[in-house]
Amino acid sequence: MANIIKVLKGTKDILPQDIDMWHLLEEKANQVFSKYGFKEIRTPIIEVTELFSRGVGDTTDIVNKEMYTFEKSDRSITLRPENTAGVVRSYIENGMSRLSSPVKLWYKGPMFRYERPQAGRQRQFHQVGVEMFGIKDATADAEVILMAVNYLKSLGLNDLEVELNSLGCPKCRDEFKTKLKAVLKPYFNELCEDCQNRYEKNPLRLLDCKVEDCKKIFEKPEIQEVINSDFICEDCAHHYSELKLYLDKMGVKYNENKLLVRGLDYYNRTVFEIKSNNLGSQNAVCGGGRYDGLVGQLGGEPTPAVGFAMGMERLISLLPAKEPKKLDGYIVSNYPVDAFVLAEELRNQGLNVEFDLANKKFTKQLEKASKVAKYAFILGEDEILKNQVSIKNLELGKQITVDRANCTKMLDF
RNA sequence: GCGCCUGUCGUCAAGCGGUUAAGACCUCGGAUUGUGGUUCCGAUAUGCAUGGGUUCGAAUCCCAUCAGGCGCCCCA
Repeated sequence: MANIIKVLKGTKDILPQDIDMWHLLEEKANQVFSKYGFKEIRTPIIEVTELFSRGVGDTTDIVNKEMYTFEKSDRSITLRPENTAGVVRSYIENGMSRLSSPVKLWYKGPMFRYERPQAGRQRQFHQVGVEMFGIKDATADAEVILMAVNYLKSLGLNDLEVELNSLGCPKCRDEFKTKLKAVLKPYFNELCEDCQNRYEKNPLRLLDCKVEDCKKIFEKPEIQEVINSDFICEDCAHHYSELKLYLDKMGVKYNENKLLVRGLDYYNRTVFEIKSNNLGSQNAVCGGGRYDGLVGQLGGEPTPAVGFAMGMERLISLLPAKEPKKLDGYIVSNYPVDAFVLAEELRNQGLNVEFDLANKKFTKQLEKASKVAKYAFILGEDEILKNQVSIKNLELGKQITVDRANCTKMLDF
């Protein structure tokens, strides 16, 4: 055992016993998102590095220190750390702005971020997400949030908390940043190291610092006043109140959280997050918002857009484990040829069926059947002679013998 | 990148300086020669992540390395 090769740190096999959960998430995504007119898109896992440095933002941690980047024939290539940039790239490159708007897309797949793994965080992880292009109205934000909530509900996740905030547009946000920096300036030396960095790099992110001393500083009245002030401009405020109106009408409950800041640079106006208390410290299952500037920034016609992404591993960890599916039938017989033929007959009729490829003893076969299947199809000398098969319901212990021709019709006893 | 914790069979584990290194589950074989999931037997770690020490003696103590987990940062 000394030299076996192991999975890379922060990556995991999705094993057969867990695959049903993944199928469920994917099927529900398709079902729910389709109801709202979203279509699936699959973009490559590798992209040109510049897509992310330009799209996600140079100052973000994702781009700064978490990307898997390598050189190949004079190109810098990166494993996607998220999929919004890729979808936007595809939207522009394939001329989707000429389609009648909105363009509604959803995706699922692996993402890669070089971080220290911990609960709810891996280096390769999976996201389902959606992007909607072409609508600046708050209806789009509302539809996307409603859809996220409904997707979670379809999985049985009813009691998650939606947090909502508006970051304003670049103009009012800059004003806010300036104000915030001004009030914080006297306390600069008391802030933690990280906050001192954020002060320059991205003051908005100061707001979700978890260090107690910093929190205390933020509680000072003059700072609270700035944080709680409605800094956003009239248009942004209008957009935000429209959104809340729609959400109220649609019965989506949310908490306003002025401290909510998404880490990616491209967001403006609406940002939201959906959290669970049962996840450890990485408690967000969904994060999203509006990014009206991104399409333009990546070279397309300026196009408003909203979207979200959910962490599939995190979702699965919230869901109750599923019993693995049983086979419909297992054939118990010491006549391998007949067993083989019967198995294939049953498969052709749509059942999932196995038989004992090693022709073990009768009792062993039956024991196996009881573990893996709902019904045992018993095929002994008597049955073969009479062209019959005995079917045993392995949960109830009942058994009947029927003609082979119509044995699948008898499966509801 | 930084902090804390952990590393004994496929899995869950007992063991806390002297044991033939428990036990359970899973798997496999046998008892019951066509009726199981109950029962009964039996098989499965010369080895306790790896490498060094300390000791008469180490899975048990120390150091290093590696791996895993959790937390910070950040995020889904």
